[in-house]
Amino acid sequence: MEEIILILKALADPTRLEVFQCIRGCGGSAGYDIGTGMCDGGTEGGVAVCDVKCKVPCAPSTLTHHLNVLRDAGLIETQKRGRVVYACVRAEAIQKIAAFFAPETK
Amino acid sequence: MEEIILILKALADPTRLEVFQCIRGCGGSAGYDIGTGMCDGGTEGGVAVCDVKCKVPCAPSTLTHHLNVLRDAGLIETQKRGRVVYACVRAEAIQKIAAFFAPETK
DNA sequence: TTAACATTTCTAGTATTGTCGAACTGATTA
DNA sequence: TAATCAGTTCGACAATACTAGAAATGTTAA
Repeated sequence: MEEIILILKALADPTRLEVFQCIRGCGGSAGYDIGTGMCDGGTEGGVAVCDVKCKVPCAPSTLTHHLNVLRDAGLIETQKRGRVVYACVRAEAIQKIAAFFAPETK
Repeated sequence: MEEIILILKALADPTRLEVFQCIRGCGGSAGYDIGTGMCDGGTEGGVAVCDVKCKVPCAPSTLTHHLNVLRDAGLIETQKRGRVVYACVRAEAIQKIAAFFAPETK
């Protein structure tokens, strides 16, 4: 339950949800469109944080903060390659929160 | 998306989630047990707010506030009968948030 | 080696929010 | 009618959280 709260809190902020959707909606690092939620095909290994920053208007330090919250909630994983950090969604977290809301499960 | 944020915000508070689970977990007005999340069979028409108050330790004004937040998010409906207010979950809200997290839908 | 880039850490300010007490309204009971 | 019960409204306080600027770290390019 503690875990559910963490996930809900992490996603309950508009900016952070946008960041999450950006990471979730696009496996690659280019072509993601917030309006449609679509992207033109992703590369492997997650979304580059610098690309998220282009889509979500906020200070770098703010973005780092939001990514930390999402990571602490178990919603994303990050990986550094060179000077770029790539982020991707943790499927287990999605499954957990989906199960919480699924009418047949609960 | 605005609606999703409202729902997430409403449930992202421990006390409020407990209130929600209490209403959700028990269609009736008696026998709900927070520990197990079970109840001994519900009566029709939702859960009495006074019974929720017995299970969730907080001031009456606090409970009213939380119920308002849940109602504004579309998560519950309330109905006054006599001097007792009954609350029940809105299935549409659950479906909406469930769809948001369901891996096949999004 | 120097410069530019991506990201983080630290700090601080502002805004939001959870909580409650006191007073009040409406409904039931004695 | 008076008293009690279920909730609400209002106001205030403390805690949390979002945000960003400045400075620092590590990496790549010139």
